[in-house]
Parts: sequence; structure tokens; C-alpha cells
Amino acid sequence: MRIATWNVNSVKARLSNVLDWLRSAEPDVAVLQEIKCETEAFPRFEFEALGYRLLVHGQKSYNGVALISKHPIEDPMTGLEGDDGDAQARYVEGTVKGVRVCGLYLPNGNPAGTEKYDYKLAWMDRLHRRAGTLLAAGRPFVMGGDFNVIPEERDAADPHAWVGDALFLLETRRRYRALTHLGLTDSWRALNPTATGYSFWDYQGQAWQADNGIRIDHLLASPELADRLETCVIDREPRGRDKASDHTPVVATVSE
DNA sequence: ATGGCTATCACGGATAGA
Repeated sequence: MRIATWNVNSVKARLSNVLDWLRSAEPDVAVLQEIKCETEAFPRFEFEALGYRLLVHGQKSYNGVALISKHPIEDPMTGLEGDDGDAQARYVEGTVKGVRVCGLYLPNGNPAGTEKYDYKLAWMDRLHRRAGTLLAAGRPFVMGGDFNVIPEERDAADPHAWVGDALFLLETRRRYRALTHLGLTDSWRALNPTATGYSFWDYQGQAWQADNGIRIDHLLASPELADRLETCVIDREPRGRDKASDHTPVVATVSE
């Protein structure tokens, strides 16, 4: 079973690129971030034509996430618990073939020292609580998405450029580490322990051409799922295309 | 580098991203 995450940066602007990739990579399940459209405006037909079922949680203009699956999606859920006043569409959850798949778009948080950063940290605390709840259930799950967290210096081509940034601040990384300390496994890092790999390259400054990237898109596997991990790769191909998203997909394979 | 690209909304330029 192939599980993917991809921040597409607008599902409408990226439609042909996303569909092309789905046809070639054939993930069983994928979580998409920054669809940037309302739920009703998601290009449902085009995805269904490729055999995908959809769980969409959108909003106008910004954010928006989706879970797409070749298999039935059971117990669908949208929104991350813990703040009834949070109107931003950043979280979706559903069970596919016995695996609880969580798709998330973690707040960017810049600039640090503002309410935006406070929102990011609070959101991470809520995610931590959700992970604890799922761990207590004892069933396999994966939290995948754009975490907007550079876990370590080696996850940035130019780590000094990120000092003071909300993606790399100690408080941010500490909270990410709290998730792994709960027992979640960073799938790509676990299977590529000494490799360098990035999942995002800025549109500016020739970042892609210079491979000046950061690794911020992650698939965190629960212990039950980590035992089944076979491969995890960052697929750089879509990033090199015309009209590319600034993120590229991360794909894990788990035994059934 | 004072984020020098991109998408959205809405039709100019602000807002957000990372």
C-alpha cells in the first residue's frame, strides 16, 4: 500500500500536474494540502475518473486539505479537535484498509513572535494530543502532510538562512520532536538515515536549480505502521515541471 | 537582501506562503 503526501499549492492551478503524477505514481492513498478552494469547488470528477474517493475539507482562497483513496474511506473526520474557534481548514482524517490516515497542513507561523506563531505552537500542541489519542487506540496510523517544520540542520541546504524562522525555531522543533518521542517515526528519515533530501524549494532565487531546499513534508508512522514500512521516497519529478508546486510528493510503501 | 515568485480574489494591489 502506497501512502503519499503533497502540498499542491492550489489544486485548480495544479490540476494537470497532479493528475499526471497520480497516474504514474499510483498511490493508494494521498493527503493533499493547500488545495486553496472551497469543498464544493474541488475538481471532484477528475479525481474520481482516476478511481479515487475523496474526503475534502476546503475553504476559500487559503489552506484546504483533502484525503484521496483508491479504497473506501471509513469514519471520515474533518478539523483538528481542541479549538472550536479555529476556522482554518487544515486537518482531515479517515481510515483506509485499517490504517487511520491523518492529513495535515500545519500553520507556517511566520513571522515569529506574533499571534501567527502562537497559533502554530498551539496547533502543534493540539496535534500532539490527537496523536496521543490515536496511540491509545493501538491501531496503525500515519500523520502525513506539510508540517512546516525543518526537523534538523541537515534537513536544510542552508540552515543558517532559517535561523529565527518559524519553521526552524527551537520551540517549533521541540514540539515536532515531542511527536517522535511519543513513538511516531519520521518515515523518510528512518529509511534514509544518512541521506540528504528536500521536499520544498522556494519559487524565488533559483532555489530549485541550486537545490536550495528544505525538508518539511513528513509522514509520521505509528509504531504499528512503522513495523510495516518498506520504502519512503521523495519524488522530485513534479517539482521540475512547468507550473510546479513549490513542494514535491513524499511517498511511503507499507506492507499489507 | 527590504523574500527579487506564485496563487487568490478580483481586475489593482493586498495578503499569504516559507
